[in-house]
Amino acid sequence: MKIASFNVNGINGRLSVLLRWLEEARPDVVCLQELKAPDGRFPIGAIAKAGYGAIWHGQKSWNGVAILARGAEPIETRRGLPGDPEDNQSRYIEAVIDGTLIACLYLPNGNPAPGPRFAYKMRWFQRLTDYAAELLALDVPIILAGDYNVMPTELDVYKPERWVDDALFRPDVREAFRGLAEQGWTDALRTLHPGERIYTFWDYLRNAWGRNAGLRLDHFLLNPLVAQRLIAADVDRDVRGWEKASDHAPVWIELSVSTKPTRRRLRSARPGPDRHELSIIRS
DNA sequence: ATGACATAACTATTATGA
Repeated sequence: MKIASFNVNGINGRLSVLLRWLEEARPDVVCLQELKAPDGRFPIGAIAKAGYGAIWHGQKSWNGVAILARGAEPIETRRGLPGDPEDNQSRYIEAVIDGTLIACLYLPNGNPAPGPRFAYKMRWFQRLTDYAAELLALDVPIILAGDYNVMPTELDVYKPERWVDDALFRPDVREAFRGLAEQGWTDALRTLHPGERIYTFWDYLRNAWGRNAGLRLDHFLLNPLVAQRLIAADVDRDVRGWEKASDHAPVWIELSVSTKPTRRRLRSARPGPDRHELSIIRS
């Protein structure tokens, strides 16, 4: 099972790139960020024609997230991160696909820092951390995938000293990512490629792609049930060099075939009635 | 420090991104 995450930077402006990549990479599940389109402008026709079912949470001009499933309809379990009813930015959507809970997230950028935008980023991070702790208590496979807008370590930045005051790399932001991961989540790319420079984003400016001046911003966090099935993980770097490319490249993980969860496991994993709709994975 | 690119939107200029 291959699961990918791709910040498309405008799903309509980037549709040809997305469709070409879907055909070449054939991921089973795709988490998309930065749709930059309201719900009514999501290109469901073209995506369905490519063989994917989809759920999405759009927004005019900015943000927007979606989950695609090849030959299947994702079963939506949540849209919007809990913890702030005032937050109306489309940055979180969640579904169950083939028994696995998939969270697709787009963490706020936070620049300039300090300031209100940075405060929003840190609040969002805390809400994600609180909610992730709840998810970890569930005994089902869980993947938190998306654009975290954080480079976790110096290995994830082409020139760390240039970024220390930036909202993507400040020590407090790195600390927030570390705190989340240390709940018990496995950083898939880093675990399979320790010590390696890995980038998932290259700025359009200053020939960043040509100079390989990249950042690793897109991450997969896996709960233990998924981590034990992790076979491969990588970045489809070539896509960044295509015509009309997003500034992010797709990232993906490959999992070994899931053994069907037992009835016993599902029974103990079932959440409270109004807390989550995970009971739908009983089938 | 600035600007260089690119997106979507009240198509001309602005807000946003990272």
